[in-house]
Amino acid sequence: MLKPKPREPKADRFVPPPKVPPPAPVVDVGDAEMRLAQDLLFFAYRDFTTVADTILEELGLGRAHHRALHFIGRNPGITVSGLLAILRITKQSLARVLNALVDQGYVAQAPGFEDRRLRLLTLTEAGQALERRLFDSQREKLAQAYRAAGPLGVHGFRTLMRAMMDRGARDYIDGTGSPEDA
Amino acid sequence: MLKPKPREPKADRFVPPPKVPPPAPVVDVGDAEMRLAQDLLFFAYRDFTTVADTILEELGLGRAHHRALHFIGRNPGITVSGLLAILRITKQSLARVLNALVDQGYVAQAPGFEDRRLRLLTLTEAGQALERRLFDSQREKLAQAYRAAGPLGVHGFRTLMRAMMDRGARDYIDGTGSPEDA
DNA sequence: CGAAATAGGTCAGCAATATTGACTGATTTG
DNA sequence: CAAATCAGTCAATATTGCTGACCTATTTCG
Repeated sequence: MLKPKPREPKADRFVPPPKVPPPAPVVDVGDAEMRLAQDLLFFAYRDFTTVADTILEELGLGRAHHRALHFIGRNPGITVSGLLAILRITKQSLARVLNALVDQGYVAQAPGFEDRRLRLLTLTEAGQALERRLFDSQREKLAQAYRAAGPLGVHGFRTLMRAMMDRGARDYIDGTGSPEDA
Repeated sequence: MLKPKPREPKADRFVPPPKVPPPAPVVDVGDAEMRLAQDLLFFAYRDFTTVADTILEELGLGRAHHRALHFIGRNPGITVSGLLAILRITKQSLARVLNALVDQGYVAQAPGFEDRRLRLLTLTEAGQALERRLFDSQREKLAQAYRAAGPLGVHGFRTLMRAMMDRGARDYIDGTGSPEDA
């Protein structure tokens, strides 16, 4: 990143707005639609994730913890590498979150059966309860969105979202791939 | 947050997995479908946002800068408060990002016409070019997803996403509300 | 068997992005 | 003129991410 070199005095940083009006002249047909999709994705993600924040804050947890809980809940017995691949973060970032969840009794670890190097992660009953509570907070919003879209709409939603993901994640969603490749 | 009190030695933290099999016994019908939606949202957002990262890194910018560029580009003349309401971050967080963008010549500010307290934000030509470049990197992924879903699918996607957003954001999307209330 | 590869944990240090609270200045509004 | 509003800023802090290095336990392979 750039060093925080001291900026010039306020007045000097005032640049007049561009002469050309912002609506760009040469634009493809589908452009506006795609910009809209960006907006939709941003706002839906923003507002969907925020509803669980109250609960998380109560417990001194963050969204990173929620994500881990969610994916362990969805994949009982998932390995650390599997979780790393899904979350796309580093071992160290996950370690903090995972250690907190283990310490607080939400996540249990057990060595793998065949390969004893593996740590198979599962939710404890407390973990399941918490995940459930977090999910319930998002539930109504989701259910109502499903109703608004109808079965056909939901199908379209799924197709579009699937197509936006990387191949590995798509396979994971479909149940034909392992978390490690998501 | 909890203090990072030293954890017990490794062996003691190994808790046996819960007796009850993780697939919960009492679950509503639509539950699985809704869990899936969570996954879809996560992966689509993850993979859609990541494609622009290479360009951003080249320039020493982050995703926060991208978001600001996007929404200024979409709303030429937006005020600082408007941007704050959309991004749902604090003035200080935005200030860093915005100052960087102004310093580097991507964003221009001009005082409001009627109310001269306002700073109307627009993209400079360099800013428009950069935003365009970032958008283009996401374009193919998006176009292909639109094709995969078809017009009906896109419609369902939109309906569902809209329904997931807060009222203010929905109005903003529809063009019937101001950014300030998004 | 022994070497290499793999899964995982940990340490130290750092960077980006967010937070709160308090304060200032310019401008508009009542 | 006083109060409210929009914006900028400072100081301090938290969360979440990163890199690189190094360690242990275990499996795999020549």
